[in-house]
Amino acid sequence: MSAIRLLVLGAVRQHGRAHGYQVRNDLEYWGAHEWSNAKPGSIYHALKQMAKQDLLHAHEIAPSTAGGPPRTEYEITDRGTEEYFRLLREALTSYDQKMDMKSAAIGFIVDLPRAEAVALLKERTRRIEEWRAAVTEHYVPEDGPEQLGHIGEIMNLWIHTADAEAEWTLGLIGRIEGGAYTFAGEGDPFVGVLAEDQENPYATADRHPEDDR
Amino acid sequence: MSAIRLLVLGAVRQHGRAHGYQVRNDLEYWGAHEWSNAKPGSIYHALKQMAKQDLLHAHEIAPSTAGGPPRTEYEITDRGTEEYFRLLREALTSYDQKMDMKSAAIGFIVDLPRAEAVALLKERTRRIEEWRAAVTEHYVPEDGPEQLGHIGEIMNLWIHTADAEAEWTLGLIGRIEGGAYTFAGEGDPFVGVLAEDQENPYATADRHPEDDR
DNA sequence: CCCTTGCTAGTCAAACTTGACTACCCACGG
DNA sequence: CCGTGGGTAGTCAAGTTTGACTAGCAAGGG
Repeated sequence: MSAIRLLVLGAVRQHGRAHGYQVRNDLEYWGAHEWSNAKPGSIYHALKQMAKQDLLHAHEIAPSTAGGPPRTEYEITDRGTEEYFRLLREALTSYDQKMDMKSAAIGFIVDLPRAEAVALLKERTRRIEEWRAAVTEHYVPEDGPEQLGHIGEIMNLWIHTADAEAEWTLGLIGRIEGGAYTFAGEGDPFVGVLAEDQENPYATADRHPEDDR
Repeated sequence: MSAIRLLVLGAVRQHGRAHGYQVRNDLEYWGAHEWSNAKPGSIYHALKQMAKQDLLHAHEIAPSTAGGPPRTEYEITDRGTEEYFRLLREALTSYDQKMDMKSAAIGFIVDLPRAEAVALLKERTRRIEEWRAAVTEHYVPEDGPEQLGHIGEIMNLWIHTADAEAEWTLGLIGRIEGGAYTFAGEGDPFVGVLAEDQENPYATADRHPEDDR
């Protein structure tokens, strides 16, 4: 699965109540259109789908400024909140190598209590180690790794990537245990969405780092 | 885009002529169902789509053993070969952080001449550096990185990942320049597909490393 | 001889993603 | 006062992905 549901649930949740364009705007503010599949179509689709699944509640809004397309405001339900935390915990613990999930998970990590965040990240390192062991054990033929030829470079890449990520995760655990950032229940949360009247500094940036992907 | 087209084109190309099930079997042999979206539906869809786009040529085969579903054999066209190398070169040079593309690209890298492979990988490191510079420059607010709060950890992850990959790429360049592996035009190519009568050692493996993704 | 199991080969509906497009409104220059 | 550029809010068709399902045949056990 992609990160779109997590991102949309997280955005709606932070607003309390939001219509599609607001969510879309938040995700753009977060730069999510650069590192995830957060395009208009996907966002509106996810909203409708999750409303159908009772994760969001849709309020039909009569267009106050007569005319314009029919707007719908969404509110997260209890089941939606449950699903949100389920997705967030899964994204934090599972080693799936997808940047969009990782980035979204870190963005929302402060919605969890500090102790749980640390525990989940430790579980993550455990899974990375497990995966690493499985690769080395499972994909090396009996006659030694030379038999793989250049295919061995793929495992090499996987191991290298896994090690780099384990290292980064340990660093993050250290910083969180050292008291960095503000987690759930620790006072004023980090402001992650745009206020009504606030302009989006990233909305029309002429150059973004991932343009050459 | 996903790696499915590259994988399917590469598989058909190595066979000369293949029907869907053969391609599917190769990809399973390569473990591609583990690290990419190489599921039956995707494979057959890609074959049909690329046949429609004249990248593959479809031969309708009258079912020799009367009955059974209608089989179609595919052969790569000139345009398909062009597209194959275009996709391969792009996968090797562009920094897009997707494991499936990277793994597929390395699997097929020996289809290129050695010198070109090295050149493409060097271009890749250049792009990684460029991306790294763009991230550090673009996403750090004027008041210093502390303003980002935990969001700064996302950039931290990106930078860490980019550095790890640059390092791995440099290592690979070194090994290739040092004479490792057998590239296009250097004699017997590495055998990457299953022969007709060969059994697939990975087909029914009871445990695979990515099962807990 | 029949029946289950497994392999070969592939289809299908439902969900998701993409990129382009629509429609309305407002501000502002000429 | 007119049109045009930009912001707001969202739709749509086409393409892609997923996971479950179908259907024929062969081997082998009871």
